Amino acid sequence: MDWQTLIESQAVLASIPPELRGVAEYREIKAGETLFRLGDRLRGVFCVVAGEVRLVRRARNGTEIILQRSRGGFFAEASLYGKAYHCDAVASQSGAVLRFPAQAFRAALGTDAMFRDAWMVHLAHEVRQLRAQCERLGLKTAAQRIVHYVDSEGTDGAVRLTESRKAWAAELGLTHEALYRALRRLQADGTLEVNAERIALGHRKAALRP
Amino acid sequence: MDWQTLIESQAVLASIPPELRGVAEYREIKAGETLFRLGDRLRGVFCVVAGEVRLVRRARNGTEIILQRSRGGFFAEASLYGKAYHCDAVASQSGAVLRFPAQAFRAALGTDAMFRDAWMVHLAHEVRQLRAQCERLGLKTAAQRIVHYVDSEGTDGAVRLTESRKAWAAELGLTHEALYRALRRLQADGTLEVNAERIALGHRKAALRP
DNA sequence: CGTACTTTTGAATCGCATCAAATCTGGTGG
DNA sequence: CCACCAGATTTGATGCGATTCAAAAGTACG
Repeated sequence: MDWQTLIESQAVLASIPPELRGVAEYREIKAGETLFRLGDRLRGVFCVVAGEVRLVRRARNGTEIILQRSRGGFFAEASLYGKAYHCDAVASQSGAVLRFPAQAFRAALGTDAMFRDAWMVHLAHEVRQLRAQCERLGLKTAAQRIVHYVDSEGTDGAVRLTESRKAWAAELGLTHEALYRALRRLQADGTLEVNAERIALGHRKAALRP
Repeated sequence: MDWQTLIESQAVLASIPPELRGVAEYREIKAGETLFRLGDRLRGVFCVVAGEVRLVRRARNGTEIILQRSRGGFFAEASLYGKAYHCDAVASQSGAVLRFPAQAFRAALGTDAMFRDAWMVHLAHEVRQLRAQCERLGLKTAAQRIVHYVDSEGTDGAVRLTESRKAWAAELGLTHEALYRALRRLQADGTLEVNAERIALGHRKAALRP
């Protein structure tokens, strides 16, 4: 399938002006593949067209923290200005990405008002989401973080998990064991309803920290 | 002192075009004063001219997490597009802020290329900083978070704290007791050199998690 | 069908939160 | 100038919750 056609189907990409599309590099990625590493020289802004890409950083002891999870849309936005990437980008599902050279991207931002607006909305959304994650990671207990996640990432008190629980645990700053146990407890006391990938708030909104 | 003159002295503000300055509202703030609260309808983008403002969110149990600390420069950037503020803004030191109505701000972004560039650089920096904080909060021990802070916020392996240790603890997602104790231990084993508000990495870079 | 990974449970340990309290600090008003 | 107060700093004791290590069962995929 022609990737130019593929792009048309993605809402986020509708705003990209033709002259920028012309210089984009299309690339298919397999699960587990690394797009760039911390310290690599910048090669532009990326955009997920299919699959999922994660920005991660690893501590020396091996535990990794997921900074961003992209399923469709831009990532590595900060790279427009810096000199080197400040985290790793790894495909967690097979798919495809587009790479836009920084110079052309900046030029397009200067020329196309629609594109610029879409870009700024995207950045604002990114900031907002990161703030929510900081707030969540500031919570002390697993139960609090889980409920906060459902509250802020979900709609109508429920989320559909698009990732494994192990990955979710990393996103919540927990070990997977702690997540499993907390989920079980929350389900037992009626705070949460857990059905496979669907997690919903129960009626009994337990006082998590009286 | 005329605030228009005051602005000139701030690097961040040099890029603001005259027509936007004209509609800015200058406001002095006392320490402890609240600028806006979570849920308030948006009243534009703010900029710290003097003093310090913090964006915080409070959990039901009272513990608060500091989402952003602004000492000179914009904050509440995400507010350009949303409908309501998603956190509280509290002055932690007396000072002054400027408020820019969202409409005029967006107009200026569309007109002035220099201003636009500066704004995007600012947003990119914000994203980068938030990612660093997420990564830090993902670390499990107090020692790791402290060292990470000095590494990523400091220059040349040292930071000058501009806030109380209690506030620093909140930023690190710790209780102040845990911070004090961890600092003491790190100083004892030579990992850190602590002198009042100056915190530097020592020569002995202890393996924090072997 | 085998292999790699996730999911799940168990037991022991460690670090942080919590509660308590004493000291120190800067700032206010008498 | 000093007494006083609110807040920050510091230390101690205790308990809880998450990490860690270990291992079994389930599951997806070539």
